Amino acid sequence: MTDEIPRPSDFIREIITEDQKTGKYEKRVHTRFPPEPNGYLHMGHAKSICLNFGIAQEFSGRCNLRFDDTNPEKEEQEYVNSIIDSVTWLGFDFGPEPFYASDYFDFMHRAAEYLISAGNAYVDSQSADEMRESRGTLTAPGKNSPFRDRSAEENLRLFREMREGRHADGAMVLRAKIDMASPNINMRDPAIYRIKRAEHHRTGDKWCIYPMYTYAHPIEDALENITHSICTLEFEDQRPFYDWLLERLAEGGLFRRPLPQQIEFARLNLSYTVLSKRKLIQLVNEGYVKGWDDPRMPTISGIRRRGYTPESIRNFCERIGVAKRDSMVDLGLLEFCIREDLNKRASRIMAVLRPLKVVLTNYPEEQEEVLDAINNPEDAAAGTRKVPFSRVLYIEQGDFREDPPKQFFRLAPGREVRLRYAYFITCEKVVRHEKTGEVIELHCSYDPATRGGDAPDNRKVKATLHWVSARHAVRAEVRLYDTLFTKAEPGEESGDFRADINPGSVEVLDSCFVEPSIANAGPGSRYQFERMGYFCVDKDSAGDKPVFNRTVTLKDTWAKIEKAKK
RNA sequence: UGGGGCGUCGACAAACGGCAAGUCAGGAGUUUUUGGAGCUCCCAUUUGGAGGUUCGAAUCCUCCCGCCCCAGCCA
Repeated sequence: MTDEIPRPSDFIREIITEDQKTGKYEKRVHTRFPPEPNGYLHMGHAKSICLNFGIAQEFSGRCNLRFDDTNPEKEEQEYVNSIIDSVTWLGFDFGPEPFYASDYFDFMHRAAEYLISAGNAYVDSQSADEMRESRGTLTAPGKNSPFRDRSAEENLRLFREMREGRHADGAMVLRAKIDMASPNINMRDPAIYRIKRAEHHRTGDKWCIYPMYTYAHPIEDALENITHSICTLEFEDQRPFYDWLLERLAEGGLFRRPLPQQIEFARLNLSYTVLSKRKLIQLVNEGYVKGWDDPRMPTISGIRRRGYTPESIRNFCERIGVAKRDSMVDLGLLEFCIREDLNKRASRIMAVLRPLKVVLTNYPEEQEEVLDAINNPEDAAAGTRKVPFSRVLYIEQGDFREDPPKQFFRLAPGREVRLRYAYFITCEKVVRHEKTGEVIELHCSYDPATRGGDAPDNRKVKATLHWVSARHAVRAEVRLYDTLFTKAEPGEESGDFRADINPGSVEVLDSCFVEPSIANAGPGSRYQFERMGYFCVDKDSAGDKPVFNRTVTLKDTWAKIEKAKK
């Protein structure tokens, strides 16, 4: 072992390491995660949370959770609560209280007045349409507003009137006075305050003017002494304004240098899903899912209900890296992360999802046995448990084939297989439904000498099946989830992501049977159903009927072989 | 066609002028009382393209091509 300092793992940590070296911020590192409370957090936010809080931890700094609540029309307390819940669940500590942009409204207002007095902002009485027209286009410069040269006194008076509610919504806005001919459209006198008579979830009706994100965000950062303000790529063009504003305010003595710096990285895209609040809210409102925490949603609350662990998500965020290149991460990587985690931690259990009745014809009618089963072969400390066995069992329908294809190793007429932790059984007879001809029951014989699953004569079988004793099993509902979309990039072809919604994204199985040992497991408990996948207890569980969500399947080589044959 | 970014394996992503890491996916084998897990091996003679500089280029220069973002009183 050497105590060599590892190379920073991404360009942002590289910048910070450099700043530490030069003492730019006196070795201080302070980041922030600034969601707008207008929706639930999703995996894209998880990436940002892990980045911001992760950096703070690594550099012995701090990270603020800050609600960017500058647009009361879209924001709600419910979202604030869910965001706090998600950040906490992910395992990050934001201190005793979160921060709110709305707590800075007074300061922002004063700063705006300062800007006006310094000749750096003016009240524009043009309509929104007029402003759009005079802004110019991507290739043509904009034109100055006829109101651009109002005196500071008049601007101050008008701005006060705006605040006092003497003007209608939209009648005028406060604009930064920069350069209407700038090649960067964001520098063409951006609006920084608008009139909006809306009840704010925290400030109520105190204000009828609200700051724009562009203006508010740099101030929030500076007020909180943020050193590195990390955001996504689409804000890159905004950086000149971020710096312009803070410089002007520093000149006026409202802030001290060094000022925070904005750094942009590429947002997360995940295949077979959508990560945009607009689309997610649409899925909820239009009823494509059953709420923000529907286990098919890529929201943190959804994925949590699905059975993912915070550790697996943090690990995922570490593996995907941070860069500036637009990318599409393979859903398979997320699945790998949760399998990897649950493989080490989840107790194994036997559960039959699609039951096929098996009668052991040579097993005494009234006999019962209790067999020992290993809870987790990856973790000896997890111990063992008792599993009841009897004459009538259920096995998985998919584990029997009357006419087994080439590589099918499981049960078939005349074939012997092992029942996990129990006995070798041989299929003697197939019972069919008299009308449909469907296989409804199997008559098998068991070999008493193979108790526990080993044959004294060293006889081998090619398959081991999971099973459940009919008499002892607990009936359960199991919800099998698949991707919400059928295309890796929903909407890529049609332009409407809803066109690619997967009609089979959930399958509810209501006559499943699970081992009695987990009948009373509490919501959130995670298990591996042997050979089937990882499952967790859903909050919909009722006392007499547990409900399980399938978190993810196990890797399934046989399924792959079958799929390849088609 | 203004401005700002970005192009390295199927997907992520290192490499900071010295001879293309790692991970997921995929493939082969081994092992196995989960067709799980584990273990072993394979998987970019080449970095969007073309020139140039250099003993040496993914890294520097020039030109070209492609993709993303910006014309909200959203964030």
